[in-house]
Amino acid sequence: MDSSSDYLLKKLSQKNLRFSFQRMKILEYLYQHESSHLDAEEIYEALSRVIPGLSKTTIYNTLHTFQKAELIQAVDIENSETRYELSASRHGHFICKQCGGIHDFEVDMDAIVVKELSQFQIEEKDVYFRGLCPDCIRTQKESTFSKKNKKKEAKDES
Amino acid sequence: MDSSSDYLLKKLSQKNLRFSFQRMKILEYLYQHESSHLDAEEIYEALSRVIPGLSKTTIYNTLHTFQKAELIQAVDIENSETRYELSASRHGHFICKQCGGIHDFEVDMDAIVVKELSQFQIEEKDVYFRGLCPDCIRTQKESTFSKKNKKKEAKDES
DNA sequence: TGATAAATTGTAATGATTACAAATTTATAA
DNA sequence: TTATAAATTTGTAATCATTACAATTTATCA
Repeated sequence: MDSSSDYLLKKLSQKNLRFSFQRMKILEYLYQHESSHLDAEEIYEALSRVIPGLSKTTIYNTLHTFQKAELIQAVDIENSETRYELSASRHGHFICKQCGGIHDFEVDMDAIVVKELSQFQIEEKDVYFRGLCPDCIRTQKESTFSKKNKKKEAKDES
Repeated sequence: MDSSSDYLLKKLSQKNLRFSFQRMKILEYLYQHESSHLDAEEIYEALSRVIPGLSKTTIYNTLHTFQKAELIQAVDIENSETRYELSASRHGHFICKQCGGIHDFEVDMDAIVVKELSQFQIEEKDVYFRGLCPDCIRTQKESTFSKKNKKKEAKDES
């Protein structure tokens, strides 16, 4: 709601983030579209009209920075790495942030009922948990931001 | 479990799918790795050693075919289009298969408890529902397979 | 004010996936 | 069995979001 400069500046400094014009504008835009789910492209399109010479890399960098600072959170909608399994009962998937391993678990999807969605036709329900698997809890080392690295060493058990 | 030729052939014909050597081998591989979450690359790596000249496009085509026939199901792990929202209480996301619109809804994440995961360190819980939003239920037309098309016309409300 | 660390920029690369057209294979009917 | 039409496979090129990286600019603080 409140997206005044003062407010945004405070938000940044609260998270020990440096000031920059681009940062301010991106944060402002996020607040101005609080109820949306923006992607880097949309933010870039909108702000490059206001900030000539704005680089898309800056958008990506800044979003990552904000995410690490927990100012924003990522919502994963589409996906580039689709994995397949034989059709079977729907179950939840636990993805280890460290090793990338995927572990199935049982969830009672029918128990997840949302009155809000009574007008919606629900065809699929997916539940994803993320965190550390037992193996990685033991050998908990560095945890890089890049997903690419994790994927390399990822092994799928379950 | 049973991945004999006869069994696989029956599976194909049950779904009105034509026979082909590649199809058989891919389906066989899926049955042989029933508890895994395979991606196209992994299947290609394994089978191209058995089927010289196998094309990766065939893997993609076949997996799509199997998915449409509901022989297999896709599990979306990583993602290429990340969307961001301000950090707030965690909520579920409904994604409309037709228009791509995203609608938030409240879920009591704490109510989703999985005893199976007692050894796991759960850091994030995500719930995704997919289907048709009220608007698209009304104007329900063709529904193409390609996600790309949908994205083009996607608009985010919520 | 100046030094230094951090942020921004632009370009090139990556990596999963898709588009497409030509060649091959399968199913079917004569 | 063979011809034929339709479906499948193949290979290459393109797409698209994202990342890597090095050079330039900017912010912060002594």
